[in-house]
Amino acid sequence: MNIKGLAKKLDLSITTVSRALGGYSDVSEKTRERVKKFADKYKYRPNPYASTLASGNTKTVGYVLPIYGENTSTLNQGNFFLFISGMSEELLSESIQLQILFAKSEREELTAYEKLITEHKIKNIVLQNIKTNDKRIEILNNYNINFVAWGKTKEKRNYSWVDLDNDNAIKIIINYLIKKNHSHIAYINISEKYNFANERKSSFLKNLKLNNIKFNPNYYASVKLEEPEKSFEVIKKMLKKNKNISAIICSTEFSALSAIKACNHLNYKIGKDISIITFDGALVKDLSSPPITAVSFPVKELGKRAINILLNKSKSKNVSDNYLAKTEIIERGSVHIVS
Amino acid sequence: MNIKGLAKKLDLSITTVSRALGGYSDVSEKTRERVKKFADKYKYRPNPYASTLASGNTKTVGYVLPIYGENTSTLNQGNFFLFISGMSEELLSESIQLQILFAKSEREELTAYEKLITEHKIKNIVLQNIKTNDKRIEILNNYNINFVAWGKTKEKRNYSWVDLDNDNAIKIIINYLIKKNHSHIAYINISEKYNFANERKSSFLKNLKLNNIKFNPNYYASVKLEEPEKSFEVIKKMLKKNKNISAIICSTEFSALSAIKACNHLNYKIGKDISIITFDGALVKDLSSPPITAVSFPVKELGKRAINILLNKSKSKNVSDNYLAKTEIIERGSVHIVS
DNA sequence: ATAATTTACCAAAACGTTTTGGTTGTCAAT
DNA sequence: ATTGACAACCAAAACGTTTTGGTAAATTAT
Repeated sequence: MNIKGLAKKLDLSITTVSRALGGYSDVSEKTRERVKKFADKYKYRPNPYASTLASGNTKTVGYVLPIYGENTSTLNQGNFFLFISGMSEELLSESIQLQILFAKSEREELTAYEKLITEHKIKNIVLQNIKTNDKRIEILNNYNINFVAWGKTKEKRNYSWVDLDNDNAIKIIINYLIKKNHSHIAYINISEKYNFANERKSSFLKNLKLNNIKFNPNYYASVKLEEPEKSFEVIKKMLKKNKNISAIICSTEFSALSAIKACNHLNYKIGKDISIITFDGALVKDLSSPPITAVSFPVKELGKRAINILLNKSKSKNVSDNYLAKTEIIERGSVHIVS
Repeated sequence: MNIKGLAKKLDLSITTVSRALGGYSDVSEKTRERVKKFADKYKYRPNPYASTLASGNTKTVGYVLPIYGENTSTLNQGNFFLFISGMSEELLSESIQLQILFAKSEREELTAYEKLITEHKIKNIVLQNIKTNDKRIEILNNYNINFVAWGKTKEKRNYSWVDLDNDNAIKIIINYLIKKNHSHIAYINISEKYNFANERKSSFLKNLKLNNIKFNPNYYASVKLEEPEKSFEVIKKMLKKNKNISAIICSTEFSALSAIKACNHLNYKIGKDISIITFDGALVKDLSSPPITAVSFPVKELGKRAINILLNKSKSKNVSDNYLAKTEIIERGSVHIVS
């Protein structure tokens, strides 16, 4: 059933049917109701290809998924999945499609965006893994594309984003540890080219200072997002060399699990001899033993808000909205009190 | 740049340009080359909406992602991610899009497929999580949709699929365990409504018999795919009640990790007092401690092959192709020899 | 030399919408 | 009575392709 057939059934013009369903005011409420009824009855679904061709508006949100090497999958899959499922909740209700592109390298990622835009006429994009100085933001702004990013750049630029309040998260963690008398606190981060990692490092340094703890560079390490399997060795080495470390903060679940493994190897009892605290996720929540105390990380909500903001923006322009997610400690017993 | 502009530049008709790029034989090789050159020069990209509208062929593969509850994410995300990245490799080279739909329940999943088909005119679909008697296969066959499934139904039907050789995998595992003198072998499966779980159970029973081991129902449990967090309690209870169990086979990484946790709780040393063996994945490979011996599970390759078969089918119909992935043991030390 | 076939091209129709630029009829204001 | 505004509709153009059904020129067969 197409619009022509529907118009014939209704004894109306194609125009009127289209405008009735489009919600235009030059159709009487009476006929609008009648049209809707018939559309429902005959299961009329506008052909999206015809409609985008005619109007120029895609009902599609583009999402580029970085698949760098074999191992990124391990690292990002949990967050990715939650984020995407958060997005889906909002998209479902508006019956908008999610178009996924893949990128195997950073360079490919940039061309993927250009492809999305030029080739496929997509006008709504969700960005992920924002770098401290992310080129994509300029590109998308130049193309005049409607987008929202999960993550902020270092310099504040004028665009929409959703993000965890990383600064506050670190503050909460450090205050929590200090309350339990920790002062030799290690941090296992991701490479700082990703701005969330950069933010966390800054906040780590800042909050140590605020508590009059001198930063020890040996207590800090960053692992490449692309080589997560290295974190185990890094942590083990760090713990061996620095016997004073009483707590390890981890930026990712992966490093938290690596930290568990390292502690097991060195025969440190987690929650007794040493503490581990991390950003939350399914793995440390359900699977790790012992379960790891974490700050909450509402990834799904971030995905939801991202789409929310994106769609609002595409309706009424000029709104550059943000969402900064709050966080809190979820105690699971992996942090001990230093005596 | 659109086809009209390109045709003008070339001083050719729109038709000829279209047919030149479409590879039709009623265009001389000379002009075809010239057209291609110009298309490249002016970065002409056919508008996909116009082209599908005119031809009726979507350059899009549909994929429905089941997001049942909060926890499925944990369970399936690894395989999902690898599968999707395998698909992407093939799709990238053909510059075909992947359209993802979400389903929050089984019922929604069915309507999602109908949506994909009726609303969006998608003619290529990849199916996942095949049930023993999967309704979707009939539906898609009725709609005359080109599809390929990851997994087989119980009754052999005429459709394309890719799958792991589950029967052989279980055979390999059991023979491997028996060679190490295990005879009290437990199996933690997924609910048998998924046919891969069903196949594995059958094969488990069959191979016990072949080795003259009597099946003990207390040694077998199946956990709902939707409630993976229950596996820990199930395994712990089973081990407590059945002190003779010397080896646990797990159908999923999640249950393998739960088994580790259960063994830790009961103070069984894995690889010494008790053995765990599972189907491989990133978690048990890189993150579990100890790492778990597994049968290989080439999920990425399955994704690749799925798209391969799908696209071949859409070109030259009638080919109902399959791919059955071989597997082998990857020793990591979690299986001990019973003395 | 003529007819038949093949080669290489093209104009116009079609795909199913949205949007533009109307028209007609009704009602209120002058 | 005439004008203006408004409400409710519609025909036709447009979106950018592909496909259909040609034609003219070149080649081959008779």
